[in-house]
Amino acid sequence: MKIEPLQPANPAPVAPRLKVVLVEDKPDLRDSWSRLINSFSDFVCVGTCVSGEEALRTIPTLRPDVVLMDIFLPRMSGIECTTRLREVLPKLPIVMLTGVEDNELVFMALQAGADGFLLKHTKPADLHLALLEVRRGGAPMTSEIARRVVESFRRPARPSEPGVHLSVREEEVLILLSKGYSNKEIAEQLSLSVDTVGSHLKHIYEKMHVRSRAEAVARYMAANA
Amino acid sequence: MKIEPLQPANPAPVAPRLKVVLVEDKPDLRDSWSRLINSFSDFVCVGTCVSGEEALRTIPTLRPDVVLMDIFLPRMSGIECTTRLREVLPKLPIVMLTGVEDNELVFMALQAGADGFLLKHTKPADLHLALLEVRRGGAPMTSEIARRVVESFRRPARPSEPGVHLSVREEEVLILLSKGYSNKEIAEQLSLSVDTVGSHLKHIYEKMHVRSRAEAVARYMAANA
DNA sequence: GGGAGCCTCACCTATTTGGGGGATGGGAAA
DNA sequence: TTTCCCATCCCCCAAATAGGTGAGGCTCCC
Repeated sequence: MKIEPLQPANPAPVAPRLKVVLVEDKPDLRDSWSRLINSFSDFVCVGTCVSGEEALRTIPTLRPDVVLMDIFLPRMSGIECTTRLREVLPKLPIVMLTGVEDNELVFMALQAGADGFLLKHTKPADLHLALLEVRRGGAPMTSEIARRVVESFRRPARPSEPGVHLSVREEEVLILLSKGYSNKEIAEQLSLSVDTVGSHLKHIYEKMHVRSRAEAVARYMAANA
Repeated sequence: MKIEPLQPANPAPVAPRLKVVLVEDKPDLRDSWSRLINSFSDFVCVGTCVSGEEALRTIPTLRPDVVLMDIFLPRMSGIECTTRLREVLPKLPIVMLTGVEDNELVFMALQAGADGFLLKHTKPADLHLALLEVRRGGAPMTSEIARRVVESFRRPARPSEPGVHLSVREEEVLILLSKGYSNKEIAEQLSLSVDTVGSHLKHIYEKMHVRSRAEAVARYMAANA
């Protein structure tokens, strides 16, 4: 592993360059990407790792602002490495580098804690855009991946309990209720008056045959796990 | 959630303008947005709806390529309308228009089938970018929302929170609590005074960092699913 | 156009809850 | 021994909640 020297105290007006660490086992890719990153005036590659093991050792001490992680690494995969890094650095943005947009791998990486995806044949300008997107707190990825991620939230219509037919509004209230919100907080979330929330709750209780919010939450969580 | 380059220019023979339908109850917003859309050379606003009900009637016949949907509509919310539209037109891209980035609403909209989000005070250029992103099969949204969506995929990875060590008695109370019992009922079940139950609850809340029984139940049910 | 169902809001009251003090004893740990 | 935690119980009080009644407005359906 090679640590690039930090640039010696840039003149005042320059914003500090964001520190990037690259985890990539192939030497040629490692070199070309780190060079590319250093060519950006607002980012600097402060280190490269050839393996997941090395990444776990060095990244916590390097404290980078972003990690670029190859999804395929020998022995410990980039996904496994991401999982372990997450345990130590929950807030560290990790962007996966992938050759192809494999559906399974993408979602495994997301579960592991990845914040974005970059194709390996990404053009320099797009790499820069992705890094900027990360800096803004975003999640850089291709359109296709983004759409698939969003679609994975689709609720295929849920029959749940056949007996209780709650109206849409009532269900919204129930969802917020089951997150532990008070009537006042629910009212704020839905832009309603507290009395209206109370009114919905009365109907919910009646339909669910319960007598308290805790009971409603218990039933809802049990049926809808 | 966008990173790929914008395609430079349309090929010579003008591509057909993509049809957009706008669902928005406020007349002034409706007018200005539809005018804005029509000002783009590659998009055309083929219809506007003042309500979710109208949207459900007209959109299936208009067959637009994109729908811009106000998330807050009178009577039928944009979320509800999205749910119903999805049943009829599963592939139709629906972009929600929202005033603020309300966490709850965003996720409810995603579950309902939304493909993206636009803030109402979006600049014309950004609206155009969003429409282009939709056309490319992407999911336009702000960086913050994208990150939150991605983070929601995180696997808890921890079996239960080790931080909360409840005593045996406290756990018993919590179990009964999560069945929806009131303090009085819990006291009867455990042959205690109501005050003792209340005392246990205070400690439980403190240890779990919650402020209500509903919140405690929600947490307990979520952790022990 | 009438009725059913929702959504919204209001006002009322009784009860429950949340949270703040305590006190007492017992057992475990230091 | 002293100190801690646990379990039990008590009082108090502000806030939240449960439940009732009612009412206006809006859709949808017949």
